[in-house]
Amino acid sequence: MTSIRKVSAIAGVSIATVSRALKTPEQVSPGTRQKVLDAVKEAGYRPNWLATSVKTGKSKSIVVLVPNLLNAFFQRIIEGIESAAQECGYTVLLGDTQGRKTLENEYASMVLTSRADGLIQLDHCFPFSDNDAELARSIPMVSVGERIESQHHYPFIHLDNYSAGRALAHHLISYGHVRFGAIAGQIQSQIYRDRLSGFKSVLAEENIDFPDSMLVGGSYTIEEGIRGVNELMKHKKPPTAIFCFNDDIAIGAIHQLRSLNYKVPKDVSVVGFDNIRVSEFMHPPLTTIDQPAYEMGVKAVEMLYRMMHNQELLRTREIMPFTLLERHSSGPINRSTSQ
Amino acid sequence: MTSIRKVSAIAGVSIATVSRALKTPEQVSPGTRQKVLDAVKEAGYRPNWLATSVKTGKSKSIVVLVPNLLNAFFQRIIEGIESAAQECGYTVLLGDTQGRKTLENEYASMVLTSRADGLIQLDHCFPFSDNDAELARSIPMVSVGERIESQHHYPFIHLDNYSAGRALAHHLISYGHVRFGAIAGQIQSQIYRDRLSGFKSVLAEENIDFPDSMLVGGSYTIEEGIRGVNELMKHKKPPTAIFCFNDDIAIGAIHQLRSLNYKVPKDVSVVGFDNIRVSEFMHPPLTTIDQPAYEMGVKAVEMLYRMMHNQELLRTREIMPFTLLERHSSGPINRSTSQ
DNA sequence: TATTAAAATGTAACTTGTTTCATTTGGGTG
DNA sequence: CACCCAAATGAAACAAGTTACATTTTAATA
Repeated sequence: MTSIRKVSAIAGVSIATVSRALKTPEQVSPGTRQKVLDAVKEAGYRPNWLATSVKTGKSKSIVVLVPNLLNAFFQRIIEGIESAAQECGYTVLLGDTQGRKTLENEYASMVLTSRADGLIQLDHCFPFSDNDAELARSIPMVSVGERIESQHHYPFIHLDNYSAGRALAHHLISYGHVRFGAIAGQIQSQIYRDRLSGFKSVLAEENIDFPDSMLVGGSYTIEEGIRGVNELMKHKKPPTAIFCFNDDIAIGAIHQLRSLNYKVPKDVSVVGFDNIRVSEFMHPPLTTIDQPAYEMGVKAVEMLYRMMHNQELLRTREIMPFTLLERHSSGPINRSTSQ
Repeated sequence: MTSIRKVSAIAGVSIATVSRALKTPEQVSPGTRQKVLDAVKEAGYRPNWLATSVKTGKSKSIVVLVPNLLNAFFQRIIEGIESAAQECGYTVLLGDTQGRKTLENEYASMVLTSRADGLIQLDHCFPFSDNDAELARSIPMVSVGERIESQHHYPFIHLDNYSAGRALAHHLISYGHVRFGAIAGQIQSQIYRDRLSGFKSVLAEENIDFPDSMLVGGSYTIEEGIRGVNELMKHKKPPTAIFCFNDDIAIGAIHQLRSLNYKVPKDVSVVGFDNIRVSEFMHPPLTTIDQPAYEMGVKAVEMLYRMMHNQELLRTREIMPFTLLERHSSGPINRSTSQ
């Protein structure tokens, strides 16, 4: 690797002048500037990014913790993050944690070792190891989708999950459904509580019973959708409408309903959440909640930027709007088969 | 940020000893080691990763250029890369290029500025800008899926796309099909040429005509599948079997065939490529080629590792095996409707 | 107890750029 | 031509580690 000293030797100037010619060209006379530029080209010089960062103390990078890169919803958020980060001169380091605590700890600690200046968490847990917890106190961090559990002072951006749950319930009730099932994703998260309580609140208002046995699930995967349907449809009076906590679950659910010879939506209505890319192209196309994932990513970077530059945050919590997309996986109850 | 000097002050030893106590503890007496460890804890010290890297001249990172993070096939490769990289102590920097040249240049140049020690390219183009091309000559780089165009000295890992194309053709011919269509992804890539010529070679052997008008496409997207079907089914004698160059295209194709009131596979058989996650859960489940994407990622890291450590490569080209998964989007020709 | 090799530790140089402070150069004015 | 301020440049300190080399300490042997 050619260094700045080599360039300075070729150009016949000091290393300080080379540095200035590249970083603050207006501080250098046109003649020297040209000499330096020529020398740079001749030497094939590229400044060592590490050296610059170690001197300035800023890595100009942010690390993003993603529980699962396969999740199409997260991908949209990431796109938003990357585009916004680039806008303000930051590089994004993607940490695919695969839900593993050790991996998460490791990526998070990048922010403690000057490898990154800030952190965006897409999961709901506090990403630092117990060892690092103390140090991490004052780190710039924002979370998207979920609120950092037991560390409520970190700013976060999320959907109005409660209202979305209500919207889905209203949608299904308007089709005449009265027997509901739900397949949840990760339990013990704010998202879970909000979506569920929103959904339940409407049922309660309408005096519709929703026994605990009709709530199953545990992870945001296709497999969970399959398992969930198997469980729900075992009941003597199975649900005629199923609320899946994300589109992956819904895809699995619809697949399994078909395997069990139920027609969707004729026999069972299914609704999802997130509006991932394929939802629209499934058969039937999925009724779901569209989240402004991209915008959420952008917002996250904006907030993080302010934190990294010690600027005051306007607010520590950002609630984003959603849209209910009524497609064809939900429909009117089939009075003949729903006894 | 607390530095190593602070720790050395607390522990009452030199900074060299602190460094040794942490990096090569066997070189330090147990007593001092403990003193240092205590001081580290007291100071809340984490070594500055940038400083370490700048001194050792190694970032222990590799950058991966992904044309499109949304592509489920790439994701599998990335998983393999990340797992293998972690194994040998490297961090993965994901660069989502979104097919944009400037972004690609920027991420690629990380390897020229000591931000990364090596590069894995998932696209087929030479990722450096013209300016950097010279410097990039001897950079550790391997490509997965595609061969770096016009720079054939870089090692690469790919599928036997030619044979896979043949396998799909045989599969469809065995069902009695004789009128074929194909919806390609990115033209002008080795993958395109290999899959197509493999497919065509079988048709030629069987004296089946495959006019140019039956080959459409241009990108690996759902939308391309939709467009492609619209185009192909316009013909007086439309195909009864369509070879989609990846699963996304196939998803779009099936969706659009259904919109045009064709039954899959009764009226038209559709085959895909890649075996992404949802393929299995589509309706009908997709007949496709399974690529060992994860293993390809692992292999890529292995090769890159050798290059980064100046070890001889066993071979500069790695061909991976595939599996034809016969599911339900392909089936026997329907003699009554295929006139 | 003296000798000596091995182990432990410290000093200072080194990695590469940036930046402060001092010095030199340049051009305009009196 | 001397003077002065500003612009341009250089020397050296700095960021935060690692490491070669020198020095001190320890422990074992004679």
